[in-house]
Amino acid sequence: MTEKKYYITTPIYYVNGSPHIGSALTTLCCDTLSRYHRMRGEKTWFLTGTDEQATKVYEAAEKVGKSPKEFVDALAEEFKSAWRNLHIENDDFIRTTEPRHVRGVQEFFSRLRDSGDIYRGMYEGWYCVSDETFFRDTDVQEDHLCPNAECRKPLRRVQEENYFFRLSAYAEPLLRHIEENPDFLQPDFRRNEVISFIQQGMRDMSVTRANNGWGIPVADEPDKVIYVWFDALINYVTAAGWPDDMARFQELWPADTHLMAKEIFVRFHATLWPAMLMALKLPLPKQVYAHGWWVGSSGQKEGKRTGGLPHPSEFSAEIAQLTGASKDIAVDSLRYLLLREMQFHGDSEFNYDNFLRRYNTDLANDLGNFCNRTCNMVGRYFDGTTPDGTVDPEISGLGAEVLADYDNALKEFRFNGALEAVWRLVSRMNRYVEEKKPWTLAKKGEMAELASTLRTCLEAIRVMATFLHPVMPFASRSLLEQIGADHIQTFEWRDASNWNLLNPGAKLPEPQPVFPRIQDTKSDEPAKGGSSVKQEKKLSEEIIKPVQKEESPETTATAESETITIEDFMKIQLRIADILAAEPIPNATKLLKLTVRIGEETRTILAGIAEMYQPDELIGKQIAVVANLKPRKMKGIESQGMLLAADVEGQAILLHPETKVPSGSRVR
RNA sequence: GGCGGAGUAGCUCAGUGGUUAGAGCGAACGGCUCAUAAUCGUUAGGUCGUCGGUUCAAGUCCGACCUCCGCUACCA
Repeated sequence: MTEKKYYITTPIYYVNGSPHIGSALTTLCCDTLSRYHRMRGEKTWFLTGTDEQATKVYEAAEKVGKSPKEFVDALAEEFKSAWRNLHIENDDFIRTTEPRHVRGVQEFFSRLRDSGDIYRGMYEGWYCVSDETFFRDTDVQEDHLCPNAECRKPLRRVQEENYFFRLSAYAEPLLRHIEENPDFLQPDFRRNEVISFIQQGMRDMSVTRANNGWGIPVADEPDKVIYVWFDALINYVTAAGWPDDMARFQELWPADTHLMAKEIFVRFHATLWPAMLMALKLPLPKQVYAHGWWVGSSGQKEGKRTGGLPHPSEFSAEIAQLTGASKDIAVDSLRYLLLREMQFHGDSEFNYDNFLRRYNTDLANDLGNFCNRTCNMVGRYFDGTTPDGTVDPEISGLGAEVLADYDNALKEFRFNGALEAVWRLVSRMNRYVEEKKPWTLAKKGEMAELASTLRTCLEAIRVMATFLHPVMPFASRSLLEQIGADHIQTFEWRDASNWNLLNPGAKLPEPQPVFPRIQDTKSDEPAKGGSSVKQEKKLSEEIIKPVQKEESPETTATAESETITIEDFMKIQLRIADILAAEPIPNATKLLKLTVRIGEETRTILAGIAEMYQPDELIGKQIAVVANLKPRKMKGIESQGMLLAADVEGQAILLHPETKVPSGSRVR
């Protein structure tokens, strides 16, 4: 029992299609950490799974004409195979439809109901089916659409008796725990967000819903199902054996790391979940860690979070195609690129070209080519057998520094920092070869020096492979094969500080590039070798769809060179209007509500100019408006026209007549 | 509205109050030949968001402002 164990989890993923790059990132980070800890001799347990009890599942299954069970079975399989394809090696995969979970959730619920932490109450208000969330009257506008900006679906008015979890009672204990355990919530700035969230007051939470045929029923009240988030979080303990296999549970719990993306940190993993555990008097997880998102290239601010990002399987397939590398090498390369390019704690911009460039520079040119040139020289000067000799102490010394930096970086989940450290060794080794000039040593017949030099290079490749194994489990094996180190069966962290592991005389295979280069795409030979060039261009445009170009005034003018007739233009009734009143619109940052007079007529016009103009300064001004535009409702108010303004980098500049003119004057 | 973060080279980012502000990539030039148009070297390129203050000394500390971002609220 004194054996150190490391229990790490991803969130369970909502089954709505194959995994996108975000869930792949979380899972990849966990996999890398899990492999790293295992290499260090710890007993690791890496859990992931699927969240299958949401009401939405029922509706989605209906839509495709499947039973919910068939539907989730298929999707769970899709997740499992996607993870296999990403070289993810999880120890357990929990589905919330499994008996071990369902039973555990019901037990969890019953115990809290017995203890009074879950109590009966009447709920009346608005409910969003899609988000499975209740909203207070004050949260809802008169349009009765979901306040969640990314949802905006119609709400249902519901009145039902529900159970509530006494979340409010745990605000103080939670704050105390957070304060006493600074490492509990990470990173720091997100912990602070949690603290202010709790301090603003946490309300008790409705944790049941009416049973509509899907979800985990309350044990003795089958007309109610348990709220999907309440159910989902419990997977971390049911997968560990709670409540039936307490021996196993004692061994695994508390989890060492819950890792997840930032959007489910504050409200769920950093508050609700610990409160639930406190209520049940179970130990809290040691660490809850949130990472940022991959976001599309700039210009894409709202809406689509993952819309423009490639699916991991597509991207690795493209790498394989561009390089000619095997699928396994391509997948490992993607793993490297994702972890190297990511700023773990914040958001990172996903830039396709940067990814490809880094593949070439880091993997093909620096690491791959170093391995290849070393093996070629061993082939040429030592007939392809591992030479004996003394490893240069300067190089092994650098290896020790890299090891320390790597360990420190991973402690803080800075994957990019760990990899950067490894590449210090990689570039040192390329320089080392240049300094030692093995080809000159060979000509001069200085074979002892030559042997030591190449042995140093070979050991360095082995150490690099060890460092890289958590990130590139397959490619690290390929590196070992290249240097004829097949006798090393398993990767162990202690081998990273041992610089004398290769067997002299061991035979190397014929050298093969481990990371084939992406052919130069910049050479402008459109006819020749065009396939890869075209291929890459196509990828940039198709995989990263939202290439939202900022349209400058000139490009707009020239791009829209299509002409219209005078009749077309005359269809638009442009008129001069007097602004009678202007006021801001609640809950809107850009919109102003203008009351204008066009001749004898008074109208309401909404305009997105609040960031540029104060209401006061507009009153009395004359503006040009489109008078015969179809009315449109925004924020529950009908806008009866559109004003004209110059668009300067997204900012509206109003047009005014040069001198005062009669209201309603035609503009042409 | 409140709290927090960020703004440094063409790009991505480092930078404990202390010489001429750094790295990688990209660019230009040169060397080498073991290697995957590879690699090694050199060079160019920055009024460190703006203004003011503290200090012998400010990218770094303080204040104000601008821009972007995150969390959160209020809002019939």
